[in-house]
Amino acid sequence: MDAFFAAVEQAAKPSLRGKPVVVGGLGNRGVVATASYEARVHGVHSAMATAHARRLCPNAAYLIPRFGVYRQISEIVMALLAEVSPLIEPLSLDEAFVDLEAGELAGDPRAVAVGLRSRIRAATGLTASVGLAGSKLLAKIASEQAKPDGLVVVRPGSERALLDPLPVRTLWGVGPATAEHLRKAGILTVAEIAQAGEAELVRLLGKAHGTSLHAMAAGLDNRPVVADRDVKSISVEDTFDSDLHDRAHVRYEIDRLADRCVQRLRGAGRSGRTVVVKVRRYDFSTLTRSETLRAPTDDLSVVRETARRLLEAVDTTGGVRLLGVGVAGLADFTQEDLFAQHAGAQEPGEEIVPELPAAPPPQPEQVHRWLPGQDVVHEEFGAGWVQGSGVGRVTVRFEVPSDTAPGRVRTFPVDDPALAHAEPLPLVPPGGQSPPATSPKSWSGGSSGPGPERGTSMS
DNA sequence: TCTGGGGTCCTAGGACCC
DNA sequence: TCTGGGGTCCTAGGACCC
Repeated sequence: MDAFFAAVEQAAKPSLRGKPVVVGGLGNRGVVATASYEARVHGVHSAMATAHARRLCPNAAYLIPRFGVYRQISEIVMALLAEVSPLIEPLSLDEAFVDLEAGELAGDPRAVAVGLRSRIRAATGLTASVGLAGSKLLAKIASEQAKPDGLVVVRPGSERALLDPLPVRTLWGVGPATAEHLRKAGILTVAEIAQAGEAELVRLLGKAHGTSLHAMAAGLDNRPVVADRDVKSISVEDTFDSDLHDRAHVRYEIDRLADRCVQRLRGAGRSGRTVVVKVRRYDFSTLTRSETLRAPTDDLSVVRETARRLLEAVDTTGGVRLLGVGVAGLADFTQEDLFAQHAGAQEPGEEIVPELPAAPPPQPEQVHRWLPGQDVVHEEFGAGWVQGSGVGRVTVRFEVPSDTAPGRVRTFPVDDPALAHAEPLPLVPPGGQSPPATSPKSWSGGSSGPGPERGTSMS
């Protein structure tokens, strides 16, 4: 999917279509998750500090991510992929490998890709790009070259010609550190990796990385598409708006993270043996401490106590920027053996951890937190979204996905009882299918098809 | 410009075992 | 006194991806 999060927001919020949109963390330490193409023109890109993006593109709309909506659309898209072949491997919410050989190939592959792109467009109103090639490596590179809203086919035999001139960073697995290693050895392009020879690459980068990189540079990649990859760990982490200095506050936050982690663990019906605590200090130095229990657990008190014990071994003087709690070594079943769990968690002679957290009260929380991008509903004006808030006021734009023109803006007191948070509206009404798009964003409001009327899309 | 959150995979050393 | 050779598990850190 092209600029997925930002594209979803533009589809959901008519006033943002054709305008710069940045989705990401909005706090003082937030980073950009996705920038729309209109924002990229100004130099805004993923992983950039949002504060930096605001300087580059002050007129963009800055919105928090709405993962629930992205997940819904992702499911629709993945289902369309599954119609083409039973063998699909999602990489993230907005990207997947599809093994066409595993399906019944109706017609030529290009026609399959063309059909897929138009069905995705019809079902979601969003554009997708497709790379079609004989390996994962080349399909991925092709799909990037196809963006936005395109299709690139790599014909058999043309692989080397495509790869050779590309910078090493194009290859999957070559990040800043590896690129720097290679640069120091005078290797800048994929062709130069291939020429360097396997022995030299292994010497530079280690066995696994060197071997696979050499093969990829030669266009050799026989990795299979793997469906239903097993989850191997579950973790949660928080970066704080300002560093934590109070040790009791740090303990309190670790408890909360352990709770959230166990919630997700249990939600997934899993249990795990290894508890991991992550600490990022004021200077960005990051360390992890882990402990492997005798048996897998999904017990809150066991995870909590293990996490607390691990935290005790970490020096936090100077301040804590981030804390995380994770569980790895996941088991396929939920372990019920409480005796084994507690035996594993409390070795004799171990420091006794207090049963209850010495919890300092968290920062006084606002009654209402209106964040830009959130869905709201007003008793009189209907559905809309938060444009911004401050000094006791919140500004809302009243518009819904099916609108073809920007909606009206109104401002309310933050505690206005007529204003409430709301469920997101679907981009395309349930059961409805937009007419085939003739121009970008013209998917709604057509007279053919079950036209998405304002009333029905809200029901 | 000062750096998110959720993951995966690899390396390396030490413990431990046969 | 003169140092085996694996294999597996655990821990910590780092690179990378979206």
